Amino acid sequence: MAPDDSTDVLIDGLVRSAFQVMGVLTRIGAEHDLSLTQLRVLGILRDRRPRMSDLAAFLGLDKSTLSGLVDRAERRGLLARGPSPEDKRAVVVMITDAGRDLVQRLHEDVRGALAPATGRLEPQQRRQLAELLEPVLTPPLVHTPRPTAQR
Amino acid sequence: MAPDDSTDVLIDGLVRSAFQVMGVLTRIGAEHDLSLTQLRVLGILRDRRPRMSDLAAFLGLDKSTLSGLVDRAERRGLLARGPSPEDKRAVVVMITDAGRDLVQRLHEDVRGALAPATGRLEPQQRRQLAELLEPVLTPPLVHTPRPTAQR
DNA sequence: TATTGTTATACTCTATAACTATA
DNA sequence: TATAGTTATAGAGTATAACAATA
Repeated sequence: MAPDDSTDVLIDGLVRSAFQVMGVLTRIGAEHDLSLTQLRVLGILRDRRPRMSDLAAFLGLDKSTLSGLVDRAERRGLLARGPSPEDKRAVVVMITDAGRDLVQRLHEDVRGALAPATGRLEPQQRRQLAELLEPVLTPPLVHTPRPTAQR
Repeated sequence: MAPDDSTDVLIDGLVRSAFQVMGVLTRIGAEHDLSLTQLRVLGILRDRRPRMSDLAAFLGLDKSTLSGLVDRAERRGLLARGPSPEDKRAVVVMITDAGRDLVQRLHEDVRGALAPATGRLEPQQRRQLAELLEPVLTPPLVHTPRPTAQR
């Protein structure tokens, strides 16, 4: 694999951009006493109601890790556990109204924090950048979160 | 601030891309028993020999946190502490040969792991994507690591 | 007095192993 | 027997507070 320059430059940019975005997310999360993982959990739960094990697989975490994460968030009233109709062993996780409010505020904060950066591009360039990112993003590299188990 | 669509779409792409890249970095780090932060420390030390407090500021971490991070990495022989010539209170951190070897291997792994994603673009598109990212990346949003204190 | 770095302490995140209940 | 979830335990990452040494 001949290391071509365009790839190296792009990877460097993607990595730096990742650290930058993660820095923003970490800071904004911290301002609301939320870790990056908690942030992510709330974001995922915005439009899903997964079982513990599915959520763990989606996040690439062990189930025991998720127990603790959900415990703490539930104690703060941000999400709730409930029974699964079709499997008595399973527990589903859902966001609460308070959690939804918080995640909405967080989203606005992130938007505001990144605006100075994205604002350095013209609207047309923003669209183009988003378009160029699309192929890089599909399909996911790390986790393959199929709702239905199928291994 | 009228929420224009191009910004929202771009931010969504940047955040997703960040999680994807971080997932790759986390996985590859874990394969070598390195956390994301350790990975970052080694990367920074590749071409710098900062003092503890400067490195902490650069990473956005407390000095006490860095003490532990450096302890563990030093115990593994990846980096070393040394005295600062001009300030007897200060401690400088430097990467070792072993650390340099490891970071080199990690870099190749990251390149390999992201290749399938970046390979979905033509070389010309890769260059364009990297170019569009550049303004977004400059200057840093989160930390403003001035070598000399100036608050 | 202020700054640099370490240590003590506490909490979160994380995984592994052992366990209970259900499939 | 296998899977879903919890608990116990241990280690890493993180910050705050208190401290010693130096500026």
